[in-house]
Amino acid sequence: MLKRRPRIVDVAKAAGVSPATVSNVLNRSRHVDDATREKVLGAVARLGYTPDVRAQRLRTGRAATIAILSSMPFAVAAGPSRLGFLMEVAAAAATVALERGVALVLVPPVEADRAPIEQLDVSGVLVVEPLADDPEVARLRARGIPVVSIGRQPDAPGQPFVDLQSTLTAQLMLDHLRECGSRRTALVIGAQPRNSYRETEAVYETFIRRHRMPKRLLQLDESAGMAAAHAACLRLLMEDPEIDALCAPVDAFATGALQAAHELGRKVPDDLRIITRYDGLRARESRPQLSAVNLHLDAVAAAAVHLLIDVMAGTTTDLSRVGPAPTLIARESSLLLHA
Amino acid sequence: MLKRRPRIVDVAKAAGVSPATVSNVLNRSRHVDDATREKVLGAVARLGYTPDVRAQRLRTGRAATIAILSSMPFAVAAGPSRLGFLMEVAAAAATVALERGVALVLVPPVEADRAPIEQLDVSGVLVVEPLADDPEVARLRARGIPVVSIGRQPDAPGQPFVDLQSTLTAQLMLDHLRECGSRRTALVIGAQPRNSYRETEAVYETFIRRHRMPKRLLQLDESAGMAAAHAACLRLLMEDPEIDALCAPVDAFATGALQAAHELGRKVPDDLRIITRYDGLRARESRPQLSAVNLHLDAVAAAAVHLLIDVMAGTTTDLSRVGPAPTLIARESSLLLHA
DNA sequence: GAAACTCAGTAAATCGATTTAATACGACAA
DNA sequence: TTGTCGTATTAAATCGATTTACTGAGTTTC
Repeated sequence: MLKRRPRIVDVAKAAGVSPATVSNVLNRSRHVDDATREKVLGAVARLGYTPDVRAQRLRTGRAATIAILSSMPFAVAAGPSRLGFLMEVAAAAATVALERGVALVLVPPVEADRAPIEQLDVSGVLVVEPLADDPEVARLRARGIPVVSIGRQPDAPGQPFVDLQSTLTAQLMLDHLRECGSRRTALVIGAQPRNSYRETEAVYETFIRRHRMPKRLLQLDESAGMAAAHAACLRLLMEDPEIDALCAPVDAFATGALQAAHELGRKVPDDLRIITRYDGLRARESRPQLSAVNLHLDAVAAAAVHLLIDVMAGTTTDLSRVGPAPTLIARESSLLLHA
Repeated sequence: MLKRRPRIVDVAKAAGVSPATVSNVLNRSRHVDDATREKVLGAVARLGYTPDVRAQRLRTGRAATIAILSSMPFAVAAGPSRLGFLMEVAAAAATVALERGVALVLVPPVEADRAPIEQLDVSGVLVVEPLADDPEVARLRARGIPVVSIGRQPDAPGQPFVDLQSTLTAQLMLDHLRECGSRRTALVIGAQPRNSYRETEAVYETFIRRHRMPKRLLQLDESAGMAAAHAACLRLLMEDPEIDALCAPVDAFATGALQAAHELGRKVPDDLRIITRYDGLRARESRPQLSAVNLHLDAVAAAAVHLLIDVMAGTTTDLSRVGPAPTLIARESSLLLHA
């Protein structure tokens, strides 16, 4: 009853032509006489033929599959219920990818020494905020697999990326804190070589210079997550009680800071304003809710997928794209007190 | 400089053996003399050979790829607005899958007439809470592709699934409401033929019989979401003001109910207790926060992946698995008033 | 000492498509 | 008539692995 699915030769036989002709009809690669085309298409429909993807891939070398890779340590990327930045990007990317006839595979971070991506049959990879020296990315590039990063990779000129607009984002956060009354703003970022940290730090430098603030900068290990931020912020706030605002782009750091503030009896936002970047579960669930930035990740993800597919096809020369400008989401943690 | 990646024949040549032997060494498919094995492994390491996945797949017919299928766009399931069930499952599934050497691809629905999954090279599919008559699932099964559902598919006996334990979950929710003082509990579920609704309704029936409550059941169209629940609950609560608790497993329905309660001036939890099932962003973000159930989705997802891989390999006879029992998460929306 | 059996290894077939190189057939020009 | 060019089609090579069937060489059995 359930006979094996038809192969291209079966279609060819049924249509009275050669396999090559069938292939030509299906791929529009050569001109085929209208009459023959009809015969072929008829046979295809009749037999319910669909080409074997595996054979196509071996022959053409194309995979019609891209991967999204997370380089972040689990504690940060995966968060309380494992959702977040990465999954949000992945979700949007999956949809756009499929619309363009490409499947998206999810590659979560793994402990393994050997990159699992070697086992994967992908012809392009999306990476979220890669480190300057990300070995995974290096390996992929060495293998000739196109990589598009969401957020520029530091020290990797000429590599395609979608701009996360961290300079603008930093500006937005710092200016907002100042508008909310902050006169001494501290910055809490990660120590890893990520582009967003660099841009943010640069903006912070000019910000404090212009407003004649002392530099209060914490660079923490991402992988230590919330706990590290908690400890470091406790110390910082005790050392310098004049600090009246914290800009902590990493949401895990922001919640750590929030906890420190609570323990020191400093009211948020009255005594201390806090703002973070990614508007995820953490930002919304904390009490008070954290002000954040809408990065328009769906649009960013879409742009990244399009860029990657274009790069794979070699049909583009512009190697960077930009999504919509980030916008501020003001919440309780940084409310304007005297309106 | 950048020479093509080595093929199996290159390794064979370098090791002074035949391609078949190299294959045997790499796949442990036949016994190979220790000395030769060493030679081969040496050559493999020296050349940095990794087998071409595409060729392997064509030859073996296996894909080492599974898909998670969503009947709603991932962008809707995710997004900052409602990071959800599906993405949580996807994230956990991806991790487990990768540990077992299998890639997970995200497959959102598309408008196209041709199912995109046809284009995909997957050897198994995960589906979350499928409807009784899900056409996509039917098509996959017809093509002989193993499908494992998370939550049993109604009217599909003999099909592999991981139990979501909806009966237990319903029990948990209803009993909790009663313990919190409810004497007239209403149930709000979806109208679609989903197993969890059926089980929940059954539990509700015996629950009201035992406690001699009147039946207050709302069956709403899922796709109308929060708005539908809002409207329906307004009406229900006005018709019967004695109702003092709502069990609304679908989180969108629960927030709709919450809104209705607010508008009617009914204090939650004092006048009205509300509980929902999935502990996602919605439950945590609403004011007051919603009591919910921890479904242990990470464990459930892991079980599903393992089951699917086992079914694909034909190495299992038990077609259903169970994760850890669901546990209650009591929050403000159903606090015990008189402790 | 021949038949039967292992054991390690290899030549060649195979998976199912795409693509290159070749062919057959007209039309047209010289 | 012959040669050239163009068009529609096809035979055969190709992608890179796995697997089947076979070959010798060495052992065991009667």
